[in-house]
Amino acid sequence: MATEQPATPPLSPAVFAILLSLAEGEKHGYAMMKDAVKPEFGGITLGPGTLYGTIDRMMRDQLVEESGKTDNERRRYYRLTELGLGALTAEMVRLNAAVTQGRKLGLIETGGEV
Amino acid sequence: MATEQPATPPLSPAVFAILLSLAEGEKHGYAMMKDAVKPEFGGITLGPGTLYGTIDRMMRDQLVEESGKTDNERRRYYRLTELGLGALTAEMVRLNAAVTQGRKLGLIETGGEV
DNA sequence: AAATACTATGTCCGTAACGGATATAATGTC
DNA sequence: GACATTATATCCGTTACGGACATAGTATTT
Repeated sequence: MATEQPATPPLSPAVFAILLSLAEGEKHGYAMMKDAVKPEFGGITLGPGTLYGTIDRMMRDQLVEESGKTDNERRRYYRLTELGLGALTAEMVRLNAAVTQGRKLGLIETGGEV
Repeated sequence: MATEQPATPPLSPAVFAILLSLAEGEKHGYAMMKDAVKPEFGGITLGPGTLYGTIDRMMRDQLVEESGKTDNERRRYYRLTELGLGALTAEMVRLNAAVTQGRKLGLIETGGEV
């Protein structure tokens, strides 16, 4: 038994990038947009349509929630929910298995990480 | 020239699973379907609609090609193209960066891979 | 102080992917 | 001979994606 399939379908790149960005702490949309292009967050371009549309869906799915922080009038801060953190963790485990397989097949360097 | 940035946007889970499955060698659709549910290939469910629709798109995009192997009348074998291998490798590098970040944030175990 | 760039969020909407349902047929099994 | 499995294929509704556009406040530049 153990490792039961978490019934969580794979996350889209946009959802994944946002979750990973928020794993560092609460952020506002624009900050996530800036994060997303960095390689460590997936290196993807998050246009406003994708960003805010995805945030709405993630709010609906309870992956993120507004933190209520009122740093700046124009910023809306978001944070991970427990569900969101769980989804991110599950996805990380999933991706790690695939990356390990990639390493095994010689697609990427062995032993340069950690 | 050599490894130019392939401007390849992130791959969908289905495309990724198929490429990774084919990285082991030529396979037919049904075999990929079986592979995909295994954790090392991403652990996703590939229904026939997704599978064959995705293969068509990948053929169109020159990520895979038919190998012509006539093992069994009913099977159609596919293999990676150079473009497909490149896309898979780029995606692996991309995902590895994200997984490394996940490790850094304590989302997954440190040092259990390789 | 006017102009410009950047920050920050938001909506619109066409294109494309996803994926379950269904169909077909051959082979293997009981 | 009936049923499950292998293997491929198409249909089609739902959803996500993502560029373009809109709005407005702030910061910078000249």
